[in-house]
Amino acid sequence: MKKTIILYGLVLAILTFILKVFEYKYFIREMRVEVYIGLIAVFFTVVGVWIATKIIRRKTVIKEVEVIVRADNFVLNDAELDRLGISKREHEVLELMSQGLSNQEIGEKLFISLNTVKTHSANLYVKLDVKRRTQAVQRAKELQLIP
Amino acid sequence: MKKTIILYGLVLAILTFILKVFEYKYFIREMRVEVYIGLIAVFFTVVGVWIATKIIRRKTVIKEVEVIVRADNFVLNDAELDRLGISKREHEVLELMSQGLSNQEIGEKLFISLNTVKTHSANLYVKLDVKRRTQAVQRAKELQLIP
DNA sequence: CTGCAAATCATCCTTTAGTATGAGTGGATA
DNA sequence: TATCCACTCATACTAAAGGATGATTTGCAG
Repeated sequence: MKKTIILYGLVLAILTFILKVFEYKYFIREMRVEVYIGLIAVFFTVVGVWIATKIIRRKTVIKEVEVIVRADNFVLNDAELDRLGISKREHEVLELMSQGLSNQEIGEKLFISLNTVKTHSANLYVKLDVKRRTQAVQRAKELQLIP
Repeated sequence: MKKTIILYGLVLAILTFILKVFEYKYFIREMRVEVYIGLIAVFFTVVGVWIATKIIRRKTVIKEVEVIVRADNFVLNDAELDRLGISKREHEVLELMSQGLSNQEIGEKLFISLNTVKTHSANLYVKLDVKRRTQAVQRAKELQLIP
């Protein structure tokens, strides 16, 4: 904002200077004051439009950000988690699953064996009523169980 | 739009007239040209901003709608699809993949063999630079390749 | 204290996914 | 016409996922 104001002042000063130079060199004899004023008017109208677009665009951008934030901000659906009887550990597995990790990798992250991860995921599939991990991730996202 | 232009011209004319009157009456002796220009500049900047807000408000509303729509409806990122060299068929496979279908089911939907689906998916993994289908789905969503 | 759910792990087995490679076909294009 | 590319399919193999079942431990509520 300060930048814009300073820039505006600067442009104004430069333009004044240029006009003064032109005034003394060519225009004073041929051009009438009306034309003079007209040129300045048009120019600064354009400047005004430009400033306005700048300001408005920022507002628009902010609105976009709000939408994006609203889409990104995740609120866990505890009720649904409870209703389906999904345990803490199962939920952790579900989350890592949604991040594209293999069962092996999930096991390593949670310091449990591959078999345990399989058990958890198998239980998850029953509770989520799905057949595959891709479906589980889909469903979990729908139910707001994971971001 | 025509209204605005006519109005603008009118305002310009009136202001010029007013300035002329003031020029002859008071300012010519006391005020310097810089101040004169400055006043005109500021005034027409304001006019410019005003015009811009009038014109742009409609556009801004449209933009908001677009943003909201983008959050709900899906707009495919053709550019990215092209950049990664993902073909039509591969994209179809990717989409069905994201719906949690198995390769077998995808094959049945697209009337192609399991092997062909595997080929397409293998190519997708290379192009998306991932190792598993869950990651592929994730990445594809990030890149707006699928809803 | 007892029972129960959660968490852990294993074993065995089946299915699905993924990798590698080769090859045939048809359409578009230089 | 020759070439390139997308699409198709196959075979053979490895890796990962999924299903079924049983067992042990542990913390916590009744």
